[in-house]
Amino acid sequence: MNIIFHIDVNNAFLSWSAIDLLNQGYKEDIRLIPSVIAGDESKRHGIVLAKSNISKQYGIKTAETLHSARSKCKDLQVFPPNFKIYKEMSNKLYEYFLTYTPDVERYSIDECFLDLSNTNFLYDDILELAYKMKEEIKNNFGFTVNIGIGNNKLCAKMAGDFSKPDKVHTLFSNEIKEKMWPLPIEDLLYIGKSTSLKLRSLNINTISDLANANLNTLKKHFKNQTTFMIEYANGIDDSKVISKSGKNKSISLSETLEFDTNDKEFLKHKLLIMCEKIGANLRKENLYAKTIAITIKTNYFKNYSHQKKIVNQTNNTMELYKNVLDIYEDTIKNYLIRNIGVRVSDLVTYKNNQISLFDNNNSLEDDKIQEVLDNINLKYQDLKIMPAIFYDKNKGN
DNA sequence: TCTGGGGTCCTAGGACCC
DNA sequence: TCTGGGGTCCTAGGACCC
Repeated sequence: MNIIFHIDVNNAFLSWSAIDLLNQGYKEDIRLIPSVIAGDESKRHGIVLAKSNISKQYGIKTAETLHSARSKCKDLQVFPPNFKIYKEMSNKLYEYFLTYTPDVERYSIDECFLDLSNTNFLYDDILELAYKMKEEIKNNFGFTVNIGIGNNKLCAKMAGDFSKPDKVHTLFSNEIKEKMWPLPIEDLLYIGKSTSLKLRSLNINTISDLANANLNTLKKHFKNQTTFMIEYANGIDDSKVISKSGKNKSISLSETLEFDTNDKEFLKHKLLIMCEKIGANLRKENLYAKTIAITIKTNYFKNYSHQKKIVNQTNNTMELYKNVLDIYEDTIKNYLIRNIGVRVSDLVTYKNNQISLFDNNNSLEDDKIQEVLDNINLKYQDLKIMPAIFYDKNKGN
């Protein structure tokens, strides 16, 4: 029988910022007041990324606008995110998990799955272990977690969400009917807004309704997804805890601009900077991209993207940028751009050095220059040195 | 001062080949 | 002179997760 733990940090960004602020001598614990972590409204990044439990009581939700959050609680205190600290905290927690089992999967910055199947614990021991870990994390790191325990990843994750914060819950196979079936359909993992609307229109309102629904009837609406949906509703999931160190399948960067624009030079400059950052990331991981895409969101909040295969996979900034320029016009058209980004995918670990007969190809030389620049930037942090073309005379960066 | 950013996976439809 | 059909690759868009 498999034993899987799902462990996630309660109000992660807010808890972590609270600890960081206390360490810096800030006198208040922002977990104990109506507070949120959110981006800068003046840059149109004003979205709630995390909230304290008191903010939650005011009805404030993650991903809502600061404007809306303030309207629910006028004493709301807002703090900026600090992703450097978050990554450090996340890494510490991950290292701690590894002291219990090598089978740890990082599901997100604040969530991991642990496979404890091979540890030969009895039921009581498993619960005891979960409580022990929960207390150790609280005492050693200063923040609380929820631990969900199940016989597979789905059940562990569902259990972790039952009630928060600072809780241990189980959802073993024999508890599914009692603990999971009564829940509204939206609570099931992978049933989002769009799917739940369709399900409710078919009079499927609880997880139990879905678990007992007729496969063939639902297939007309959900095609190949149907089997998965019904299996999940029955607590069936045989995906493995994958403890890979995690090579990404894609890497992307995007930015919501301070104003909507179709200024070509401005947008191209943004794309160039993104190619450099993504390129540096690829080079650090020893990866090469075979596909590159531009993604945009227009002033009407419509998303579009265009992609292209790169003839010779690359992680060279100017090569990436050259390919981006090839799809620039087709993507941007005459839209007013609110958000723009670059995504690379089809990542491989080897370089294809096929040099075209007709190309005046100096990419090998480029790569050497690139490596020198990367090493300097690594030493002095973040894009200190870059080709002159990166310099935006209007903005001085 | 209304609506972020980074991912994964799936599907429909077109191009192309035999 | 009616316009098959299977397979593969590729792209755009959407749904979902945190």
